[in-house]
Amino acid sequence: MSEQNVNTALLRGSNTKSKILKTSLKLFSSKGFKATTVRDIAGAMGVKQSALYNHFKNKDEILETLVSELTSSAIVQIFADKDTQELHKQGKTLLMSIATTFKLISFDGQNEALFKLLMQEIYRNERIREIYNEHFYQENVKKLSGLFFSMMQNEMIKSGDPLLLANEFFSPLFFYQMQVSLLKLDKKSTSSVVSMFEKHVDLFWDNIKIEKQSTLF
Amino acid sequence: MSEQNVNTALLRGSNTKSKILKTSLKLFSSKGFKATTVRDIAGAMGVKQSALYNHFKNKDEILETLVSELTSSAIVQIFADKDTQELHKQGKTLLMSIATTFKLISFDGQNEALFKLLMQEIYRNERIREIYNEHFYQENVKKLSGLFFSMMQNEMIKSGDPLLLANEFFSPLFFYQMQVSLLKLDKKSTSSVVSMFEKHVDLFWDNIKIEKQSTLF
DNA sequence: CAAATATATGAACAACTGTTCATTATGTAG
DNA sequence: CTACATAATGAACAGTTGTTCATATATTTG
Repeated sequence: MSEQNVNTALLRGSNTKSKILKTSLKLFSSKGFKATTVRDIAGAMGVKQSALYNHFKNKDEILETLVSELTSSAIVQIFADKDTQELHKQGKTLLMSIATTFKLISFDGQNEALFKLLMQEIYRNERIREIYNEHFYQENVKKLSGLFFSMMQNEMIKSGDPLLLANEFFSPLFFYQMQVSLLKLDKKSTSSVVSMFEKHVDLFWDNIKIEKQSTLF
Repeated sequence: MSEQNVNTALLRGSNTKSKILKTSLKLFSSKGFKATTVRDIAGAMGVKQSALYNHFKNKDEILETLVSELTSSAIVQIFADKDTQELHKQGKTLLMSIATTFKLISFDGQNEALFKLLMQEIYRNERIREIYNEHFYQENVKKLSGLFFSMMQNEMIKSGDPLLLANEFFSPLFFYQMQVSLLKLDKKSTSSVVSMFEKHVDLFWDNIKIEKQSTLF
C-alpha cells in the first residue's frame, strides 16, 4: 500500500462517515434537527444526498450517533481529568477548576455545538433527556455532593445539606454556560458573563468556608 | 338575539382565533414549531386547515402572536404583583415570594407551555431571544440588583457586588424551573426539585444576611 | 489483471408541507 | 326578507421532504 493510497483511503471510506457527523452536528446545532434536511448536510459536504445512505440507515441514525457521542464528551465528563481520591483536600482550587471546565466548553467548537444540540433537542428527544439527566446532572451533582460531604468532615466548610450545596454550585454554572451560548448566537459580547464563572466560585467559597481564626478575637 | 345565538356566536368568530392560539401553543410546546403542521393544529381543533387562514396570514404569524404574549406573561413579570417602592424592607420574605412565583409557573398549564416554547425555540428565534434577554433576564436581574443594593445600604445584608448577587439568586431558580419542566415531560416526580426553590432562598439568605448580635459574644 | 467490495451518482418515488381560492354555509344589520 | 360580512370547506397547487435503487465509479484484495 503506497503512501498515496493511505491518504486517499483516509479521505474516503469511514472518513466520510465522520465528515457526515461533523457536518450534521454543525447544522443540527444551528438550525435544529427537524429543520436540517438531508440535502443540507450533503450540500455542505459537496456530495449528493443519496451518498449519505451508504453510511447511515437514515437521518435519525445520524442524530442517534451524535447523541451517543454526548456520553463521552467533555460536557458530561466534568470530573474526568480530576483525581477522584483526594479531591476534597484541594478545596476552592478544585471548585475553580470545575468552573473553568464549564467555561471552556463554551469556547471549544465541538463541545459548544454538542451543548447547543443538547439544549435544542432535550424537550423532543427522550434519549437526550436521559443522557442529560443521568450522565450530566445526576452524576455530577452526586460527585459534588460527595465532595462537599468530605469537605464538611474535614472541617473545611460549614456543615449542611451536601446535595443542596451541589445543586447551588452546579446550577449557576449551567446557567452561565447557556447564557454564553445564547450571546454568541447574536455575536454579542460574552465577557461579563464569562467573568461570572470565577465570581461564582469566589462568592460560593466565601459563603461555605469555615472562617480561619481571626486576630480580631 | 336568542340565547342560542349568543352561544354559537361565542363558539364562532374571534373565539376561534384564541382557540387556534391555545391549540398551537399546546402543540408547539410539545412537538416544537417546525414539527407541528398546520394540519395538526386544525385537526386538534376539529376543523380543516384552510379555516386557520381566515384568522392568521400564515403559520409564522401564529408563532409571532404567541411570542408576543410572552411579554405580558407571568414568566416575564416576576415582579409584577410586588410593591416596587419599599421592596427591600421585606428582606427574605420578598426573596421567598419571588422564588414561589418561579415555582408556580411550572404548575400553571399556560405558563408552563410558554416556558417550554421559549426554551425550545430560543436558539432558533431571534425575537424570542430578545424577549428572554431583555424582558426576562436583564429586567429581573436589574430589579434584583437594585433590591440588593438597597438592602446593603439598610445594612440588612453584607455589602458586595449587587449584580453578582442578583445573578446568583436568579440562576438556580431558572435552572430548577427547567428541571421541573423536563421531569414533568417524562412524568417523573418533581418533589425533590420543587423543594429546592425554598431551600435555595433559605441558604441564600443565610449567606448574605448580616448576623444579628449573638448572645455568645 | 480480475474479481470483489465499497462508495458515489442521478433519477425517481410517494408522502407531506404551507398556502390559495372558488364555493358553501352561517350569522348580522338594515 | 334581503344584503352583507364573516367563517368554514374541499380541492388543488407547487415545493420540499426522506428514502430507494439501478447504475457507474473507484478502491481493495487475491
